[in-house]
Amino acid sequence: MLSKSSKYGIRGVLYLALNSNENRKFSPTTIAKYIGVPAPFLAKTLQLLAKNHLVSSSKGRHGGFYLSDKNKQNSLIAIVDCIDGLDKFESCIIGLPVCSNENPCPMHDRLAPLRRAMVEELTNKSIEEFTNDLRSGKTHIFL
Amino acid sequence: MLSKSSKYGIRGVLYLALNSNENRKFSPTTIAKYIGVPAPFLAKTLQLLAKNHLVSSSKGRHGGFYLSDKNKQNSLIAIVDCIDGLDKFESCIIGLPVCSNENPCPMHDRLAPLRRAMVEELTNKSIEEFTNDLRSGKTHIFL
DNA sequence: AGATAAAAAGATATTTTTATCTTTTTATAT
DNA sequence: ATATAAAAAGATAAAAATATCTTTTTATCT
Repeated sequence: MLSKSSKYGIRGVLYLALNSNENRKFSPTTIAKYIGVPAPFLAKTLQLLAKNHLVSSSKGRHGGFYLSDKNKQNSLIAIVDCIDGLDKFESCIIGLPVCSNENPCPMHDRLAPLRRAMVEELTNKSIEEFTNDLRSGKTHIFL
Repeated sequence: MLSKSSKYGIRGVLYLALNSNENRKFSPTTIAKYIGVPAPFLAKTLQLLAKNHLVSSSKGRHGGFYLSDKNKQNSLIAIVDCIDGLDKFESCIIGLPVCSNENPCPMHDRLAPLRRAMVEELTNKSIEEFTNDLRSGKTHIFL
């Protein structure tokens, strides 16, 4: 449904949302250890997110990845969009080049609204907001 | 969201549901031409579906693929399950090994119901029923 | 200034998915 | 019986996703 890259990315971002700030940064190796994903692959993904200003990073000694307050206001859909793109949620479920409300495939009317709803759920809540449930122990991101 | 194999498979099955019966069979090449997918890849997929009794086939002269009346009573979820499996609809959206109503990831409560609904939409309607809308021109599966 | 520790960038390897091609088996028409 | 036309099975190839390793750049501490 999501690529591994997106899954790892989201988990990494949520980890940073919980634990990092401008003066508490983390290396991919450390993050990877906590969330249980391959470190160099996570590093690549974080680099991509950093290039697109969805996570922050600084080089050199005492550098690392972190989420600025501004980063924390983004939605998770921005992460998915950056890594996978949103095509899988928006293009025809059976791959027809033409599939719309006017000219639907057999599943369009039933599935398109559900996929739109999924995107909305990932859009309408900021990363910050997701951390509230994590802090209160209502949800988790660990193994 | 679905693999190409599943997309091609569903399109092929719907083509057969519309056009085939025990004495009107089709070669993968013919089907592929109509629905615009790579023929040898579609052939592999139809073979897999045939092995699992989701489509019918007969070898030899005047052989080919077709849908028996019984095949037409199946749901599309059976096709997806056979080709991709249902893991992508059932396992944690961010890949956590533990993610359930009791111990949910941050997105679980919002996304799991939508994914369940998607599976239901593909479960509650037979292939046959999907062809009605196709015949009446309400929906389409062509390019 | 030099040493160090970190991200960034680049190169390589592996696995999975997608795609194609070839050979074998099988049913049927002649 | 033989030729033929089809699926089935197997082998191979190409592309994409996943994973790892190496080198370069950069900031900061001493």
